[in-house]
Amino acid sequence: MDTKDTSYNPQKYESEILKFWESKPYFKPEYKKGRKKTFTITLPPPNANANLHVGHMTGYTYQDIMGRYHRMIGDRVLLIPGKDHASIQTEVVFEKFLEKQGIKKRELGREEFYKRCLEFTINNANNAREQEKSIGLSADFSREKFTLDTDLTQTVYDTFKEMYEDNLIYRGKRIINYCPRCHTALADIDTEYKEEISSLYYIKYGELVIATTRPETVMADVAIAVNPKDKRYKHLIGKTIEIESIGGRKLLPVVASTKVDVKFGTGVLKVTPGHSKDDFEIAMENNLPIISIIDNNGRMTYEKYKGMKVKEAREATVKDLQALGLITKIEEIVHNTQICERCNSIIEPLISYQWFIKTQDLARKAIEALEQEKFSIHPKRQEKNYIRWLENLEDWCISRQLWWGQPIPVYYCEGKVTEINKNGDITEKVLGCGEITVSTVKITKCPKCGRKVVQDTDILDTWFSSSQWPYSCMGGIQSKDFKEFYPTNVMETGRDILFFWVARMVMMGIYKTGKVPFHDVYLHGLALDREGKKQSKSKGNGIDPQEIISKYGTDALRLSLISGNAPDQDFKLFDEKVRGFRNFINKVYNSSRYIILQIENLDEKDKKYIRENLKFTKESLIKSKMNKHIEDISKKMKLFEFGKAAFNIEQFYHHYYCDIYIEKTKGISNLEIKAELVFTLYQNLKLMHPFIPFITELIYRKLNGLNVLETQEEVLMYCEYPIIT
RNA sequence: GGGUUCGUAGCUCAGAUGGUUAGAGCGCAACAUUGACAUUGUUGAGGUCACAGGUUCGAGUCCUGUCGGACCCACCA
Repeated sequence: MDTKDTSYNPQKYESEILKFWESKPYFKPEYKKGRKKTFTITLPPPNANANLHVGHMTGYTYQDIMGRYHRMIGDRVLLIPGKDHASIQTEVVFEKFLEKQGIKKRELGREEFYKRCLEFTINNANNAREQEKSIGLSADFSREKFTLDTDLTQTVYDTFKEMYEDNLIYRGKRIINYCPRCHTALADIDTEYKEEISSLYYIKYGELVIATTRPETVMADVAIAVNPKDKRYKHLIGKTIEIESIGGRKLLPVVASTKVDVKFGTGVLKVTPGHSKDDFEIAMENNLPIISIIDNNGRMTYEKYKGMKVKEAREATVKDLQALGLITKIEEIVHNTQICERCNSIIEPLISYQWFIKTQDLARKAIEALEQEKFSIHPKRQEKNYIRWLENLEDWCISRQLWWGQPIPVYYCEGKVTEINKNGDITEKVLGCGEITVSTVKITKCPKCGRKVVQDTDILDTWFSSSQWPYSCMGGIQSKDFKEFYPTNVMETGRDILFFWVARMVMMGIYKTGKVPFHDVYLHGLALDREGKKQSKSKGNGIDPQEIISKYGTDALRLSLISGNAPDQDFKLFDEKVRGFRNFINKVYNSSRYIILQIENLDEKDKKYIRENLKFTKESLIKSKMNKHIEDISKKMKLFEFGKAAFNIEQFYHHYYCDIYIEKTKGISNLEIKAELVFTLYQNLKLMHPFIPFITELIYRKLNGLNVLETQEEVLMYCEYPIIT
């Protein structure tokens, strides 16, 4: 720090301070010997497919605030960073990246695609790491993990095998959400709904009329369903009706189901279990057959429409139905179409063989854990959402027909084949002796008959790996770190991934370790733009954190992301706001500079006096206010009220410490008051350090260099947190 | 359909457990400042606390309803 500079220039100091922090293992829990209590956060690993955005920086700032605070109160702090391969997300991003160069994924082939995608992610991971460091994140980068690291995959495979042996993982033929563009099955949570105007066709079914938006699936109907309370059709329940349609005459049973909405269309539903989720369930309840007429490419398999895309087939069938005189009305309706969360393609519900996790028991335990207060969620109101989601959870489909990720550790004796015959029946046969082997290490021969085996071509849902992050990132449950640092203290993450991630980590953590992986969950809100809109790449309203850092400095950005914000509450981020905080940082610099100028030229004797008299004066103008402030901030730190703490810190420092206290001391010029100025500045620096580490570190080092502090610590984050005196 | 959340000065937001003239920052106006800081200080203008009822001696704060914005979950044949 150069006291000749009349204003603070973050550019001048930040990178040097970062280097200084990295010059010694300050961020490692081993740095301080003799500390007992651990404080651990396994940091949410960002997807290694793009630069970090403001959302990541928000999380890192909260995590770093906690980390620095806990070092100051004497804990052994470990923040474990990582990078996520993010299976489907990265695969889609990388596919687009390739397409820009005119390369198609399928032409490249699986192996080459994987190889290039790995390079791509490693590259992105390196960038992301530098960005994490730039925000001042005090994580132990020597422990950084990538979710495709060998030992991490090993943990994931061990869990898979264990769950398979416990009958919690099974291979099942079920209806799943299929994305015809990504060519993969998706879990419910991987899909979204989009409002769309579509045609509702009224079609004669014998004596009845049904309404459907999907006339192309009439050939796959196996029944007619009505609501049991609907008087209009009650008499038909249990009977069979004869219809004439595409494909000729057909007999369809009429079944009752409460899923049928009396008010929709005619109140009569065609049951197509091969291509509709609800219908599939109706079919299960009523023991109906299942017919499939659309394949994995979203193309028809039914005789005369074979090879057509769904949309074309819709037009063709409507024409044919009209020719038969069966369409009585066409209506425009607004309805929500299920789309792929990643590529926005329309989801096709299809029957196929996939791997599932039985979630009922896991979910129940995850609910109990919260009810028994084994952990808590901040803010508390999110606990209700967590419970409701788990209560309604269906089995979790964990297989994906993708290339980028962890292959499923399952081997089929001499391979397997899936067939759809002309009746639309899907069958799957394992060849050879029929043995299916789950193995955590690669095998080539069937353990039962010695024939060669073929590994499942699917990969695991990325969240199956992510949900195990709290222990997998430590090197698994046998590792030294696991024994020392698990369960962790806090899981700090965006409010939007409570279900995707947090709930699943609780389930998997309890299953694998018998413990909830963390004590507290802190959910931060999303950064919105000035108009209150969510930032997104497609809208182009994203704010680049690196730009803010170079314009206003990291401390100003950190305060902008935290100050005044409540958990789970979205907040607006815009230029003037950051500028205001930049001004505050400058205020911190200049007020400190003022105090330093008072003492800089003192002789050794006077400096010694200050060093030995770091306390309030007898008639202190600030003692009670300062003590009250320390108490207030300490309390808020413990209660996870970081936004309020940051706000109060700024208010107090600026409008009391500077505007009132320092001004009042200007008339006094004895050594006693100089000692108090240094003392109270030091206290304030410590309170502020978790939030604005750079400027506080800079001033701390200057004071320390002047030999007016009694500390031996090289860095502020190991100085003892202020207490009331 | 179920749920959550927000609506306080032009803008961004504070306003535990209901209690005197409703606060801060930015912006605006005026003034000041050669002695830490114009990335500053002081002062000022600016608010029917969305609306309507209710509980209370007393409501921005609690209850009910209405309007408006955001979000989540479920359904959408």
